[in-house]
Amino acid sequence: MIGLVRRQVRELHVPWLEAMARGERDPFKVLISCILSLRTQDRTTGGASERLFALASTPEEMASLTVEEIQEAIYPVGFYKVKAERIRSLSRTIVERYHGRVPDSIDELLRLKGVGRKTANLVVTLGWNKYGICVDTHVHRITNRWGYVKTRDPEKTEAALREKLPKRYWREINGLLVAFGQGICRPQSPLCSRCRIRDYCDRVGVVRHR
DNA sequence: AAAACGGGGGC
DNA sequence: GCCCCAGTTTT
Repeated sequence: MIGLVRRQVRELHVPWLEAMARGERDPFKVLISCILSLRTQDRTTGGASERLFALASTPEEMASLTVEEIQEAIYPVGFYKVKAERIRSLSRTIVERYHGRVPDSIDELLRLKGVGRKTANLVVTLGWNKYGICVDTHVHRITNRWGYVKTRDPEKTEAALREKLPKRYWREINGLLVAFGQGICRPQSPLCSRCRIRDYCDRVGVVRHR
C-alpha cells in the first residue's frame, strides 16, 4: 500500500513536497509556521510566515515584538488574534524557560500552550529530525477512508499508525501521506479515477469518482 | 449565497 | 463533548 502511495505521489506536483524539499529545518521556524497554518490551508497563508520572519527569526526577536506587530505581519491568515498571542507567548516561554532552545521531545512540546500533537510531531520530525508520525486532517481522513485505521479521534489514528507503518521510512511516509491527501484523496471530490489504491479502498462506490 | 476547509484551548 | 477563534476557496 505504501509503495503504491509512493508511486502515486511521485507523479504529483504538490507544493507541500516542494516545501519539504526546500526543507525548513530550524525548529523555531517550524514551530511558528505550524501555529500560522493551524486550521488554514497551505495555499491560503499568503506569505505570512515570510513577512513575520523578516521581522523576527529567533525566539528572542519574536518575544520582543508586540502582539499588534505580529498580527499586522501575519494578516490575512485566519484566527490571527489567537495566533499572534500564541506566537508571542510561545516565544517568551521558549526564551524564559528553555533558554531560547525549542524542546526536542513530544512530551515537552505538549506542555507548551498552543502546541498539540500535530504541531509537536512536526517540530520533532522536521525541526529535530527525530521519529514522529504527523497526523493532520489529511492523514486522518485518508487512512480512515482506506480502512487502514478506524476512528474519529486523530490521536488514536496517530497511535495506530505508529503501530502499523514501517518505522524505517517515517520521514518519507509523513510527506507521502499528506501529499496524497492534498493531491488525490482530497476532502471533497477525491480523484478516484487517478488513484492507484482505489481497489484497496473502503470507499469504492461510496465517494463520487472524478 | 452558502458551505467547506482545518488545531487547539477553555469550559 | 461543545463552543470559540477569521479568513480563503469551492460548490
